[in-house]
Amino acid sequence: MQAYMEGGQLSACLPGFLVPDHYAFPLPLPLQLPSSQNKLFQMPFVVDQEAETENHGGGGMLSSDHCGLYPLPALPFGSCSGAAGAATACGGKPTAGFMPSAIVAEEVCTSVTTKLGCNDSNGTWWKGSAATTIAERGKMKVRRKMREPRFCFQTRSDVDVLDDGYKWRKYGQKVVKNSLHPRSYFRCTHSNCRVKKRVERLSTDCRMVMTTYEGRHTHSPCSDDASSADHTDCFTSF
DNA sequence: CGTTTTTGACCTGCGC
DNA sequence: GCGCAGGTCAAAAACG
Repeated sequence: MQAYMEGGQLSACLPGFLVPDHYAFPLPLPLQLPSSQNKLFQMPFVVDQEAETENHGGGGMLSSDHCGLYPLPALPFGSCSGAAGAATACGGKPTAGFMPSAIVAEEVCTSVTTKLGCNDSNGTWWKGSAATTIAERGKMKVRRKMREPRFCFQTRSDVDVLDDGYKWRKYGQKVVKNSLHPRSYFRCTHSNCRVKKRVERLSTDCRMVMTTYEGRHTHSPCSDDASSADHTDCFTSF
């Protein structure tokens, strides 16, 4: 297992893998498993950027056979006293066949950057602007090096896009080198939420779906359950 | 008709 | 500087 500690921050954000029973945290919705499965995960693996790319590309270090279960790590999400509520908000409806089998915490402590025009009250920051100047793009170039907190995990699923309670809009698809399957790019449709996710199937095992989240949600999950609105303040992570 | 998906083009970072 | 690969944009198509 290879440690990924860009900036040497990882340990600070992942203090340990053992989680007390009373420990509550805003588990990413896809990871909120029903009942007894709720806190069982495959050993988290951490990779560096290149390794991650390799992994995505099918030369990965992960094996679907590596399915040992370990206590859930302290995930790098903001503390949330309403984690249980968040679990409720997701509707307790994990995608059929969904079983998280690996999890990656990656660059969890980088500062959140503000992309040009992304924070306006008009909403559609992701649409970009025809008025964006060359100079502005230059700034973006600089800022692009500052990445969002990222978090990825593998699941064995028949469907590519897992229902994690949030509403996503697909904005791109790309064939990745050394991968048999295209990578899809999604953005959270919430007006001021900048979270993105990438989804792709592993070429080594087409049943395995690698999902990478980037950024943190600034809102509660989209849910038919009206009560989810009550969690707006507490659910600030995936 | 509004929203979402598709998809080719374009931009950026990086290695050589 | 050049080429490659990943990521994003945006117009058109598809969908509900």
